[in-house]
Amino acid sequence: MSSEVTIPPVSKRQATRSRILEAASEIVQESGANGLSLDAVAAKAGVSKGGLLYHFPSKSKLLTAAVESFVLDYEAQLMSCEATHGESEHPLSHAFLDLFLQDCRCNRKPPSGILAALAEDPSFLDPVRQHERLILQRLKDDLGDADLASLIYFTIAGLKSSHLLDLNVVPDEDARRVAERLRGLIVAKG
Amino acid sequence: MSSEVTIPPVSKRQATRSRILEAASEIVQESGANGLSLDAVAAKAGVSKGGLLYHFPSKSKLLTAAVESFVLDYEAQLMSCEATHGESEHPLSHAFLDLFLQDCRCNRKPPSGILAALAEDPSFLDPVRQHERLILQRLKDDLGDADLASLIYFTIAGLKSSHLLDLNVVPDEDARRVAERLRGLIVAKG
DNA sequence: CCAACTGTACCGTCTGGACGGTAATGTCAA
DNA sequence: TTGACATTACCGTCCAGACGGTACAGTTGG
Repeated sequence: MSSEVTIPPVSKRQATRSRILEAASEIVQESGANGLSLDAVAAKAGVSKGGLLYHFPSKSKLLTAAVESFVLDYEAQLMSCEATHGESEHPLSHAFLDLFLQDCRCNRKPPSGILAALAEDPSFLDPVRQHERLILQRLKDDLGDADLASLIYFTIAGLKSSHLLDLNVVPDEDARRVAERLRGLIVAKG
Repeated sequence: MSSEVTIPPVSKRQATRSRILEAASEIVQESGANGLSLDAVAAKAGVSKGGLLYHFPSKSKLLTAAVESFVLDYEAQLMSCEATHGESEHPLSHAFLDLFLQDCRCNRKPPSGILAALAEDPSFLDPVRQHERLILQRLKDDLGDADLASLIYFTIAGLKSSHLLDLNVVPDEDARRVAERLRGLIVAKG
């Protein structure tokens, strides 16, 4: 039979690709974007350089894929969170906060591939720019209050950037308190 | 006699150094941190490579200086803004917002040297980490409301990160609206 | 005089990526 | 059933060029 029950429909190809992407992200976290050489990625991912280039035929392709997978993953998770708020008011805004809190709780690593892409060429971030603009617009629509949406969006953006740049300004617990306070603003709005 | 070595604040030395630092920042903005080679910086700053290495004997020193000058400049400007709020309540918090708005209005370029330092080695950002933690603590002390201080700090951090990463999520005008709304929260607190 | 450069030549290392293999797993016609 | 070929998923080596940095002799404004 050709149809399996395996929930993760991950082909070997996809498995290796995500292993490589994750390895790249770890290298950037540990050594900075300049430490992201193809050799380093290959070594960390446990493939040869040739194998790496088989999956990502150039460094640009690797970075493009990293950015794309970040945007796609985020969007999928946001949709998934939104689905749990089916009938309530402002489902997207709640989902937006849920997702942040979820990332906090399970100590999600920052999307360091973004930093590597930015270091290589700022235009790699175009999909992120587009996506972020859209997110803010959707939050505004969801809340019917552009100012509140902006406040929520940028506060979370601040918390995320602190994580991305590893600034460690506050412990995770404090970040969660801030996010919960934002939720209070949504609820108060009604 | 005249053993004072550090008195002249605007020596030719300092002028060239800041021209170099600014050139570096521009390169990072335009081409990403990977484009920041010593040759490129020298060319952009209008000095020879030898001249560049005369001022910054290694790339590390250049990046260290970029980070340091960012922290020092910010701190000086924040103090200057705070001085204008001498007798009012929560002078630091107002100054914090003033400074952000000021940067918005005069289209201040993002501190891209920070990105280059991060790309080279994340530990270069240690002075920034320390400084940011201190700023948040001072905001908390100034407001006597840790939650509000965190909200203000991270919202501004979000706006700044959007600028730093050149995400262009909102036009400057909207950023100003958000900041002014935060000021409303300070005033309401009394 | 000397700080503040310029200019040129050079060196060792690293890096992206091209390239030529290879082994395992299909696919399919006879 | 089998032999022939195709595709997938890699491996390991080599190389041209870029880069950080050194060295050093010369120049110029103050």
